[in-house]
Amino acid sequence: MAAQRGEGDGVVTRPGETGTEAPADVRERARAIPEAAVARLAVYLRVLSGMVEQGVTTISSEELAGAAGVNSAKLRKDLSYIGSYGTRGVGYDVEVLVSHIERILGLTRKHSVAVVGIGNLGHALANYGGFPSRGFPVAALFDIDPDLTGVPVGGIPVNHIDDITTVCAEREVSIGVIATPPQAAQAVCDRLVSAGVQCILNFAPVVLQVPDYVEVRKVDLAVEMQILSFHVARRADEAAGDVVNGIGVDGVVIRP
Amino acid sequence: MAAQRGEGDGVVTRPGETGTEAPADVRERARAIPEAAVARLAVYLRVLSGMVEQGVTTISSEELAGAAGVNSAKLRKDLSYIGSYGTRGVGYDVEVLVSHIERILGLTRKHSVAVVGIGNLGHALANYGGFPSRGFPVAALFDIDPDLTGVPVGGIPVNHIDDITTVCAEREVSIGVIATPPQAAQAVCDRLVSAGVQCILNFAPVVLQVPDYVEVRKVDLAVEMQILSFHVARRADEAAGDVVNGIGVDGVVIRP
DNA sequence: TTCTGTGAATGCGTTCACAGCC
DNA sequence: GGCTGTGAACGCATTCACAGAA
Repeated sequence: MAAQRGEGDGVVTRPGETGTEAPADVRERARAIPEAAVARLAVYLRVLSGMVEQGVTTISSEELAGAAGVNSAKLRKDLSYIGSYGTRGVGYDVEVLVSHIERILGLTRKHSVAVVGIGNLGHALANYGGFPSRGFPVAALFDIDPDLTGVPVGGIPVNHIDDITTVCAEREVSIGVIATPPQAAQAVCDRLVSAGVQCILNFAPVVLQVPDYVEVRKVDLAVEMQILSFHVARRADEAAGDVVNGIGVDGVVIRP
Repeated sequence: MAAQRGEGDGVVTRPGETGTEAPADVRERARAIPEAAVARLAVYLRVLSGMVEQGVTTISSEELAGAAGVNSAKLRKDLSYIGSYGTRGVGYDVEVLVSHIERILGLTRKHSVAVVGIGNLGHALANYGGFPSRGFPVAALFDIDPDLTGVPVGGIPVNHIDDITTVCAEREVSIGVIATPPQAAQAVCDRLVSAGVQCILNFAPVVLQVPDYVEVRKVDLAVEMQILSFHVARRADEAAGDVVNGIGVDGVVIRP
């Protein structure tokens, strides 16, 4: 399989296409895109951005799919949700695709981010270069520790969490990132919500209770580890159990 | 995610192979649990652990579902995948449930973890208390920076990435965590794989190419943010566009 | 009666396979 | 010939709804 060396972050070149609001047909489409496809579009976008930097101008569904780790039928289906921007017999124009995906993902607007909880993870997030360069400027940091208040992290001074509501409203934060200990997460979440934040990325291992109109995405390390653990166990069991179809041996199981 | 599930096969399970391994019926079940359910089981487990600490001994599907943020039918279905451990008319015994979920998730074994890339995120991971306490001892740390080599982080000395293969094999690492910059990720991944690591948690924004028998889970901050961005955009569009069903107004859109 | 456990029905996402255009 | 775009088929996951145990 062609090992496209996927470049990571990079400046997204956005041709023309200034801050227009979405026209009716885009609006229509966005409604219909499956959640799973949205996640993949973001991946395609990154791969494509890497292509732009390498000077690639055209790409086939097969190539792009390979680089993104999906099969080509799925890729074409995903792209078809956002419109028909390919050329039969040829492939897709990389820049065209980039700009359309960006538009669908709403990346033509800036989305200010607030990070709450400036521990190890919060530091990592505040310093994460991938955010600002991709249209997600970190506009505010919060922590409960008064000693941190005012100290700049990644160039932004830390505020006290008591000020979440006012500061977030002031700076028009649209995405809140919760990187606090679990005990604090729900309270922080409530404050974010009352500041008008409608999208939350939650790193705390808690199930947040929010109003219906708030979108929460969870990143749960323990859960990820446990899913992996499950697979380890399943494999060990399969190996220990009977050989079913064409299964390898000596610890390395082939074909689940 | 490359794992395909094999389909209907008359799997013959043999009793009593290696003594400490899961018994035949557990093995049988594990094979059949949908991936999505596995992720939720991990969540139920955490909620239940909290219950144990609070001294709760029995819980109904309704309560547990509420605490885990799912509906009760789904919860019961998920639990049914691992067996029938409830009491009709009463509910589930919390401790019984905990131990069965732990068994299914393979948490009765230790899974040694190696973290590669000791930047901000790597530090956060190395210090993350949730790992060791839940059966995921961090057994090794790696970085490319020679200045870091030998320096202990979270109590564990950092090794140079050139030693990944030997050290991981030595310490029987079963889960590798990649927290490097994107450019380094694939090379690191290859080394982990050649050290026998079959499960990888990848924080680098790259699509890793791995053999089929390796399980990769990806945590991609940029993708998460972009999914949220999509929702912000969709909402703004809905608000700007027509009122479709029973959608609220004045900036607060109801029903995602 | 209460609440679990589960077949059956439904919905969603993925894959297939080919029509349509270059 | 090559490659996209997409209806149709398929399989997996969720939800329904009720039978059955305490």
